Amino acid sequence: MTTRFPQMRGDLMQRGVKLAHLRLMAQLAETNQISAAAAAMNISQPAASRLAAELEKITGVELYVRNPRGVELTEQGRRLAARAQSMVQGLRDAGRELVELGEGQAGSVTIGSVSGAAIELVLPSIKRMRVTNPGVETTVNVDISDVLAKDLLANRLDFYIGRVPAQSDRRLFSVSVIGEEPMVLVVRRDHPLAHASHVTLSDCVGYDWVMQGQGGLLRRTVDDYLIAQGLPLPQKVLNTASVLLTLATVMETNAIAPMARAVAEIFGGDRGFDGRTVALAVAPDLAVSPFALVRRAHDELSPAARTFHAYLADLGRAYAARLAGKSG
DNA sequence: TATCCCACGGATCGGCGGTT
DNA sequence: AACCGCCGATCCGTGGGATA
Repeated sequence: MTTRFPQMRGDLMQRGVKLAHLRLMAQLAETNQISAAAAAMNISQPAASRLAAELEKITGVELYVRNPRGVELTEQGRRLAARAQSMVQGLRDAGRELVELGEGQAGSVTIGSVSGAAIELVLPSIKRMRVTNPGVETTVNVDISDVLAKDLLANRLDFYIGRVPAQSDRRLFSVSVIGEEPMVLVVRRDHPLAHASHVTLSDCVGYDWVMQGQGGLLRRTVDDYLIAQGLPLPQKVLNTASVLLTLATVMETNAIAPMARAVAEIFGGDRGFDGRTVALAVAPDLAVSPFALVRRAHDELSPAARTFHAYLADLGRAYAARLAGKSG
């Protein structure tokens, strides 16, 4: 094989290679015929012939040899054609991806959630998304509402389930209220109060507590509840926002932790965990103020995020109805 | 508005293989 | 050997878009 163009050139884009050149190479690899490649590309045979000649001039490489019955790609031609086929396929894939993105079948959704709602609502919604939108990558950040609100306004979240912090400008948020988040007081399975015949809230106050620090919504709710019951506030409190540390402390010590009922049920064995903690039958009406689906007021959700949001709204309505049934 | 560039199609030519 | 058909290459004219 002889090389008509002795010098190899590097950056083909800079040398002026166009999509049409690559399409032609991809077709030539299939047909080994310029006229057939041209027909497949919906251009005339002379145009295709010119493209082929241009590409050889640009690359400085012999890409094909002429036969009486068509053309045969050289080793370099086959190599370039393989790349071209991959690029053409990539463009086809990109087109399909754009359609899927438009229909919410691809892309990613990042949402925030407070821990209770994450288990009650987000988990079932993720299961549903996996069935209806398997191409969508879902990320869930579990945190307290103050952090979630900041992340939402910084565009790090599509939306979140939680509350709008008191100090925030509410006009920045669009809020769909779901319902209250019932709370329970949790202790380890072998805690002295776990097996006592009659436990009251005042029995709990003397123990260590583990819960959110001062200023957190859950902490304020618990403090207000105890004050309303005419009880003193716990003297020894471990402050943490970590559910994991809270549970570890509860399981290893006699500490008492207020936590979302949904979280407590998981570790209490209601859903097949191992029942290493139990909820005390005190403070049955302890609940944090209603949580909601919160999004930026003036932004459109992406199609995938819209689907996820709709699923959560559905489950939120069912959740609110269940709560109303239990209290009524 | 004039000019340039680009893509395209039609016409034509030359090379080659198959058929008669 | 002559003819025919297929194929790629080239020339030329045309039309559309961008730009000065």
